[in-house]
Amino acid sequence: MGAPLPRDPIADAQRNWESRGWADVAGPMASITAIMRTQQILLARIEAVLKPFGLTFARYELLALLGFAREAQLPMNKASALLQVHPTSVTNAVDRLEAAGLVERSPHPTDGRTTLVRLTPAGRKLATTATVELNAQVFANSGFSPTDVQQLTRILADFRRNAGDFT
Amino acid sequence: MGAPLPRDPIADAQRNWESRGWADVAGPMASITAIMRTQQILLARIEAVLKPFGLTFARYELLALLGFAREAQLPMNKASALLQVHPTSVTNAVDRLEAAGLVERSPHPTDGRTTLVRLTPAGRKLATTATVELNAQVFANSGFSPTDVQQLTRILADFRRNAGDFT
DNA sequence: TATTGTTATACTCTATAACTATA
DNA sequence: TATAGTTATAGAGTATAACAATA
Repeated sequence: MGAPLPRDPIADAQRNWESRGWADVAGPMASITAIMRTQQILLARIEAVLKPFGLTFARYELLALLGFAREAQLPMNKASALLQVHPTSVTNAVDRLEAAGLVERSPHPTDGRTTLVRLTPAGRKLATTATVELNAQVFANSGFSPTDVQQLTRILADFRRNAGDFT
Repeated sequence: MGAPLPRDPIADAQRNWESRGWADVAGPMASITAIMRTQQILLARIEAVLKPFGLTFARYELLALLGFAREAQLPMNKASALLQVHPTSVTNAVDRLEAAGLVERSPHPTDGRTTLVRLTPAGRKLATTATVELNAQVFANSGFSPTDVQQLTRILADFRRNAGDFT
């Protein structure tokens, strides 16, 4: 989205915070801002890979989740909980994926309230193909060293646990 | 958005990747997925703080950027470059902030093509107030230890530099 | 010709509230 | 009463393309 800047804008922001008397929170501010920007870069890379398959990241995540579920199916609310997204987001994603022939809805055999989502054969195939591409084009050259990966995983797992994502 | 899960869904995904023969990229996949989720959690916290002020994160970032600029003003394309967002996003943000009386557009004195954006007194005041709130409610208890902050800052700066954000 | 900015358009994801059906 | 899911509605950010004005 343009040429590289001559200076790191986030490091500049950190210095600005310090000069305003907010030195005590300048470090966390910079870390958090950097996470926001990093997510933006990574999401753009991921969506570029998925676009030829007609998938967004949210829809890919649902396909991938189903690909690892028993019988390739899950109740809607389970998918919502595991993907940490709002139920309406799952409804929306399933609507699109179903229209594309990648998943199917079916009634739960014993609980009439719940709807099951299941991969179709086409959905299973696409999930694998898209994952192989993401592995090759994004994850294999992530921009993080093996040490970085270890540290990130530990730091972010602590954060997510502390935020109430899991116990 | 629900009770904590009994297990870390990202650690589970990593194990699934390993069991599928993708062990070589399972680590980076997990790190990247964790970044996406962490961003989501942090953005929700930030927007909750900003909502009473009628600000979104994107609009707050523009106000904060202007607050540190000389004369509290910048050309539109400078703001776009520094915030790393699309020009249309800046146009949109400035439209809303201008309607709220927080910024003003003015013509550039020597280059007739460029538009300057400048904080109004109300905008400057709100930028400070909102920052103080973010500092107190989000950054002061970020969920990252001082060591985490140092490591994150280093890892993510390397990543962003490598991604072409700055030199 | 290249750059700056706006407009129009379209497509995401997200969230709230209201509603139906079932447990 | 509580839960599961859908629908309607609204709002957010993002991107592309076309365009006007200026350098």
